[in-house]
Amino acid sequence: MSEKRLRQAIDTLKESGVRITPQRHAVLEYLLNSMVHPTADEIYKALEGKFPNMSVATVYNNLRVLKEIGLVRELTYGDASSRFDCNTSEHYHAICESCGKIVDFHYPPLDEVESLAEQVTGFDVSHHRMEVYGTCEACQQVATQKH
Amino acid sequence: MSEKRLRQAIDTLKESGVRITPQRHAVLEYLLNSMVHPTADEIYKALEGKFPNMSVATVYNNLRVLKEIGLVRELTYGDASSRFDCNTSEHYHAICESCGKIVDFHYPPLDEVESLAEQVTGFDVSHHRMEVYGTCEACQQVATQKH
DNA sequence: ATATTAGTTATAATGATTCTTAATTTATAA
DNA sequence: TTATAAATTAAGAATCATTATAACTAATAT
Repeated sequence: MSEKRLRQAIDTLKESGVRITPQRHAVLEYLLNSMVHPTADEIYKALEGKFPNMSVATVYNNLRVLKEIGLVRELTYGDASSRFDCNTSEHYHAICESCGKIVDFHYPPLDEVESLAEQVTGFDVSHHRMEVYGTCEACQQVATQKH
Repeated sequence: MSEKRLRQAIDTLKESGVRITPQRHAVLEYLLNSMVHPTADEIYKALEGKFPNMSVATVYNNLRVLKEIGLVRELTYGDASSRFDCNTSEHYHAICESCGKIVDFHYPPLDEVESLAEQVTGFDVSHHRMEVYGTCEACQQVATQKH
């Protein structure tokens, strides 16, 4: 299933002239198979078994490389670590303000917002980010139980 | 001009039972008069002259209080410090990927995105955030000069 | 007046991320 | 092949924004 996406991603790496080291391959594969937009530390801990000598810096290095090529996007939040998203298809996020969980959802891309912003601000716009904040179902139930 | 906004904000503070200390007043006033969404450190430095003994923690404390009351919103970004936004009217941001500048722009509130997200994800949605990334006019010119 | 609470200050602690250096691996050229 | 250069990694130190702690001060309430 995700084999195809992995092959495509590796092709992109090759085209960009970036070496495919075992660590880099592992980070990429983990991200592609993860549904939860993991943090750098989560990736690090997940790969510890396979690469006992790998350092956190390597995870960050590779995330930066993958970001530069456009295979990965970084999502930043107020108090917590960045999360990394390998889903290249256009999508938006719903973020639980209680537990931090991120859920993808799809919506017709808001291209007209980008063009309006270009007109109004004079920016040369490359992309946009749209996130909806609230309480996920699980946390809603916890809140109800408290009463 | 912004006198009215300041008075309204102070009323909100009073209603919330929060004391209006000189430091808190100064942070609020500075934010209201700023157009650039300053960082905590920028606020701290700007108020150093008036309050030589003020500590950074006080700035953070007050920003947290103002956030809790809903007078201020925190904007977070990947590599940089959070920025604080006192503009309570619904608006979106254009962010320059080169110099970090943030420019406000207006667009009809995307309420339908929130309701779609509620349906699809089961979240209880409270608000959304929408940002457009690109290169501001000034940085576009710098880029052209390089050639 | 006195007790209680909130706010401030100063500084230490935390925690995510980046930097530095040396070692190691991989690619390229002779 | 072998030599050389370039990229990557590992380890740990350094940085920097933010938060926590403890002592002190000011405001408020009884």
